[in-house]
Amino acid sequence: MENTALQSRNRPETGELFNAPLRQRLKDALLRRILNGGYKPGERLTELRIAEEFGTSQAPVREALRDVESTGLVVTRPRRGTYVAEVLAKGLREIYAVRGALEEQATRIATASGTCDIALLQKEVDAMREAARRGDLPAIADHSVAFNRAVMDAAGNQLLTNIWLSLHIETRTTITLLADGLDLAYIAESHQPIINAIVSGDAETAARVAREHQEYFERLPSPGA
Amino acid sequence: MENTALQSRNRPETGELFNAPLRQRLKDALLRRILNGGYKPGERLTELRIAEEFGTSQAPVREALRDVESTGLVVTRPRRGTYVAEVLAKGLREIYAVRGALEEQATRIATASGTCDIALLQKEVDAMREAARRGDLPAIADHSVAFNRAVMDAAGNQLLTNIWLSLHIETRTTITLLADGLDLAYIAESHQPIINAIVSGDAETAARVAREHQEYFERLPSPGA
DNA sequence: TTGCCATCGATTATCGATAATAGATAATGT
DNA sequence: ACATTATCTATTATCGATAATCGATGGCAA
Repeated sequence: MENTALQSRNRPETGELFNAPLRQRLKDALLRRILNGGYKPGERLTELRIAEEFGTSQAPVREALRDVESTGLVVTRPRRGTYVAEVLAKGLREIYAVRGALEEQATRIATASGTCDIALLQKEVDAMREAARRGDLPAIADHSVAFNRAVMDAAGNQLLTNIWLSLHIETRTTITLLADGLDLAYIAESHQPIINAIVSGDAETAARVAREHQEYFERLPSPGA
Repeated sequence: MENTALQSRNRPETGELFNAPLRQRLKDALLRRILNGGYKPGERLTELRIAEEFGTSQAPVREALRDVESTGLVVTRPRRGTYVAEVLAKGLREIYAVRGALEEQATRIATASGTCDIALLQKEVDAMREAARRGDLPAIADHSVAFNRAVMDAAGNQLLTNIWLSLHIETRTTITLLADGLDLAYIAESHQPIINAIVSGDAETAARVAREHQEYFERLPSPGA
């Protein structure tokens, strides 16, 4: 009946295991439902109901909800329950602001330490340009993530990377929500100045450019509002 | 025998409930043990053993460990177990880098939107100066946290605040301040330029000052090293 | 001896059930 | 009728037990 089965994502992406822990697959499934409207803003998410729906027990659902909570897309009041955030658009904008802060810092550190793989970054940007020409949104998203991931890795701060990763919901679904107002060519092109700044070795400039790049998404028209 | 009972913290601080969920008290207890050396770096944290030790069941311990994991002070490999981070010092420095990023962004947003309660900020700094004169470390820590909390709130980004809070600033601040060789007066005084920058309305300058202030702590010798 | 596979032990991941709690509802006294 | 308290209900928070999994260990064949 439901096609919401706890399949792992189709594209293994970063070498992800396809038999990930149940709670991770649940987290993905829940995020997907929230972001494409299966769960409406303000809707209550009852643990046992969800558990039954997915054919699991309550425990993994609890843990999954807690993970989702860390993205701010649901809010939990102790002993009261978990609800989908009233204003998804606000939540998404908040996510972009946080990502901006993290990527700015990562770019600063990576530039200062000179550990960036410039060739890799350039390869990703080129791939984005090509994807933009084809109008291939998922591909752009993938390469954009790869680009930023490379910068995060170069910064060498595991915590920074992990928090950043935990916010990366758009690789799964968000993109489709924002798809309307997106200028694909611009998105691809806007990564180039970041590379240039990193190459120049000016950490402060690089950091600023990285953040300003992120702010583009913060200003997008809100879909779920 | 053990004084590790799951008591809530003595000072209610931000109006915290004293009968918080078990997993939160467990998280605090675990963090405390890690940070003051009760658990050594690399030590394995077996869920059932901890559960028995605290007289609870496995479930709350799992959830608490997952929370602690988000600070990077423990690492979990699926189905392999949870271990205290090998290099706590590195973990602490990473936390400061992330805090710097978050507080920088918060300061930028708060300054631009002009929503800061300047009087409150000034009050906290004054309190810090007074505490510095008395050599009262915990008091300085408290007011420093309150200062930054006020800025985070003024930024109005709930996600930003939550992630910042999840790093357990208060615990860590106290720990760091316990380290030797700290110039209390300087710490108190170093907050003043942030206020001045915020008042000036120059968001970029304010953000930069806030980050640079944070970097002071990044360079400190860490206690668990 | 060396390499491979089956088995074992320890621990996590998950389950099904119970206890506890907040809010809603009904009952009671005034 | 109103306010106050007791009860009821839905749901979370926690528990104790089971299943699944990883790495280690030991046997066996080449």
